[in-house]
Amino acid sequence: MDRSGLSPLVPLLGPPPEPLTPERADAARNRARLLDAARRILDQDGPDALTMDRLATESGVGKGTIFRRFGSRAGLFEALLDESERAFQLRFLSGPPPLGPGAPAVERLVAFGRERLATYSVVAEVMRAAERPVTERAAIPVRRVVEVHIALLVREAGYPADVPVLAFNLMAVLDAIVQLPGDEITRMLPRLSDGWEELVRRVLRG
Amino acid sequence: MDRSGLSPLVPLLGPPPEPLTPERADAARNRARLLDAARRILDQDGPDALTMDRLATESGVGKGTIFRRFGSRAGLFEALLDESERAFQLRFLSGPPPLGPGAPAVERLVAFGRERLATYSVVAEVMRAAERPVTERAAIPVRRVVEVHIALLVREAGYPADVPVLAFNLMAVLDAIVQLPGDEITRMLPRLSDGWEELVRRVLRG
DNA sequence: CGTTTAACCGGACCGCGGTCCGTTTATTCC
DNA sequence: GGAATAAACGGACCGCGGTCCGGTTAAACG
Repeated sequence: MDRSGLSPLVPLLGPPPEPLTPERADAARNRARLLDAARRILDQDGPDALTMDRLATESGVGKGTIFRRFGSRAGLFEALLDESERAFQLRFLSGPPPLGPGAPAVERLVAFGRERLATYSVVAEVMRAAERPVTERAAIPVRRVVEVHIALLVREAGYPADVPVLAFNLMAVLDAIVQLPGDEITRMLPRLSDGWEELVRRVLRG
Repeated sequence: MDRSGLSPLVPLLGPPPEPLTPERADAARNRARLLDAARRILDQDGPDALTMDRLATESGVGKGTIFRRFGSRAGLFEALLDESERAFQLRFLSGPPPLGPGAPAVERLVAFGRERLATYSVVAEVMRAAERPVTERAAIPVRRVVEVHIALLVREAGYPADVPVLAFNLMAVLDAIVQLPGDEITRMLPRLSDGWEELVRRVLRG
């Protein structure tokens, strides 16, 4: 939850909307400092070492400011993931097929899942750290976008039953990979990707 | 994680094994006190109000003792769920069909999912409170049991591709319901149940 | 019984995420 | 430039889950 005005992940396409009153210079500077310091700690010592107190100390920014900016520890991690998420959204919303428009719905769905699993497997550690209390998950903007996109493809593929429910269930399948321990993720990734394709084709075949 | 010797959920059938050295009388008494007090707080004020300090105070048992017994807050909630979990295991492992043995694999799987969704929807609040860090989830005994059972049925149904992966994915689908906000759960339960059946039949039909 | 021993007990203590509110400062308007 | 104002700031503070260790007590044995 970035309260500064650069709302993350929501706009679906293009750069985020400019805030009505532009961000103050010191605020922008501190945001940059925070993200830099966060990435440095993350690279050096991993997510567990990234405590809010340490981040405050090493970034030279007060603790209260961090929470004003990102709302929570989870919000900070989401901001860290924001850049790559936004790029991914662009690819499946307007990039070349089979991920983007132009390919048959089932093919797009297969490609989407494969890409997403691969992405998740790389950033799983950070995603785990970004985890919010389960109840809040549904409200995370990026998840809404993904769910809507899946639902669209499922409908386009002619699924005759409850489309939103299937989309919800397929999301759950794609999310599950992050709960694997770090070393198993790479090992299982090919099998999970094939399993996804098998699942999608079976569920959506006439 | 109950370290007392009454290991939960593992034995699959029948009562848990007796510990080599039986539990001391005071330990047993305190365990009962703790579970009683926990249930009372839970009923009165909900999971958020069940803090370890309050539980220590109201049960008259020291805080250190609570953690010796249950290992963590999540472990306490698992112990609270243990009784009904054990009953559920009995039903699908040796109860009457279609949940228990005797019915075709697909029918058993459909019944299993419906039952599990219904159960989850009732105890979702407690389950959320029992949530462990995602990485640890795979290690929870009850989850292993469920995964093995699903894998068994999937194989018996003649699924020709990667059976463990499909079992993993189906588990994720059944788990997803707990992330719905409390009021939506009851509303969505019928649709999710039908969605489960649809999914299973499509994936496992010849 | 009395002694021994090992398990049990409990509350002081720790580091964490998150909040609060008095202070500082960038920006705007005369 | 100087005054006014709203935003940004930051560190003291809180309650939480979890740990630690010296004191206590139940059980086993002669």
